[in-house]
Amino acid sequence: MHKNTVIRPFKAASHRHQDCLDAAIVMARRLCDASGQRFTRLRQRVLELVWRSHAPVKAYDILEELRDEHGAAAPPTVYRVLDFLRAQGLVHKIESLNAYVGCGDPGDAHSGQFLICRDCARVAEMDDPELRALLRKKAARLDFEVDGQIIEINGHCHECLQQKGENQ
Amino acid sequence: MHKNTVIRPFKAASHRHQDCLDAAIVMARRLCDASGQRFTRLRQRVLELVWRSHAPVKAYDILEELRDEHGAAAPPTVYRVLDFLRAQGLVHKIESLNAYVGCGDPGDAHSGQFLICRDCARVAEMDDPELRALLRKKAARLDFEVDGQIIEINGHCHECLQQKGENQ
DNA sequence: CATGGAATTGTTATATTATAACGTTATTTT
DNA sequence: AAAATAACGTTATAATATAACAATTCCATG
Repeated sequence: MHKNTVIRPFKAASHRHQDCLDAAIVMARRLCDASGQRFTRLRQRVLELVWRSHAPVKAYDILEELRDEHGAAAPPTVYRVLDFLRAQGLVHKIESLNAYVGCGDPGDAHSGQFLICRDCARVAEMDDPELRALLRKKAARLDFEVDGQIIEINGHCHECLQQKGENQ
Repeated sequence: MHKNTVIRPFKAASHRHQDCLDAAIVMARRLCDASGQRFTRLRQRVLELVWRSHAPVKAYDILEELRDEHGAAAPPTVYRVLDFLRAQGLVHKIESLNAYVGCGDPGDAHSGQFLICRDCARVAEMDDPELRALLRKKAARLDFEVDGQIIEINGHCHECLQQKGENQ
């Protein structure tokens, strides 16, 4: 029996993404209410844009969208909201891509472990206690006290591997 | 008995850094010779600048140095050389800092695991097979095939922790 | 040692990512 | 309703990185 450590799985290409989006918004509203933060229209809209797909989204892509629908929007508009969402644990930054993904399990603060498909760009998120423990242990050998981790794994997701198999 | 997985330890503040630098250059020259690459004066100079300390170095800091001593130098000068050095495994990029560190064990291609001290900014590098294996295993649960990892651990190094202790 | 091809470096311009600083508007509290 | 605070708008600029092409250097070979 092990705890499921998958926070955000790879979804089938055909899944009903609207459900992902709705869930993210509902959860975000609930969390903000609970912590006395304001989940404004702008913040909601940016979160929706981050959740537009399961691939990381760039700040300037969000900006462009906002401009189309909203007129007034400049880089600080986007970065401020992204900072807010990250502080609430609703969004993570993928450092190696300078891009942002929605968190699959906000509420519990964490900095997860990301699997990034080189083919379809989609991202899955884990938060694995064993991994964290092992890291901590290895770091301790160097007398290093861990207080944060950035783990971004590149590779190929199941769906893309299958497709490649078929194309032979 | 386990293999030592520490590729680049935290050195005492007082170590003879010239030795680190010399070793890095000798090793780099040897590797380039072996693989038929040219270890030009520019490349050597950039590598020396990356190894100026055990903290990550920014591309534009390197650029500034080059300009001081050399006149002609523009961003592509630096980025091209950094790309070359990274391709040879002589330098790693710390993605979360947009900065570069010398590799403690070039020769064996790898993308290590970095410990980054929040206080002194110094970086240690490990390349731990257990960690890699565990990551691979966890990723496999999601049918994900790993082919690269970025692991950057933030925290506090021994020396800085000690200093803080003393200041109480 | 001349020369042609390849690798390296120079040069100019520009793209991409992110923040500073300050003013305005909206929201909450009193 | 006034004051305090939080959110957002606006302008400017900083920081990081690449594209595209020209000039130079290096090296193998004739």
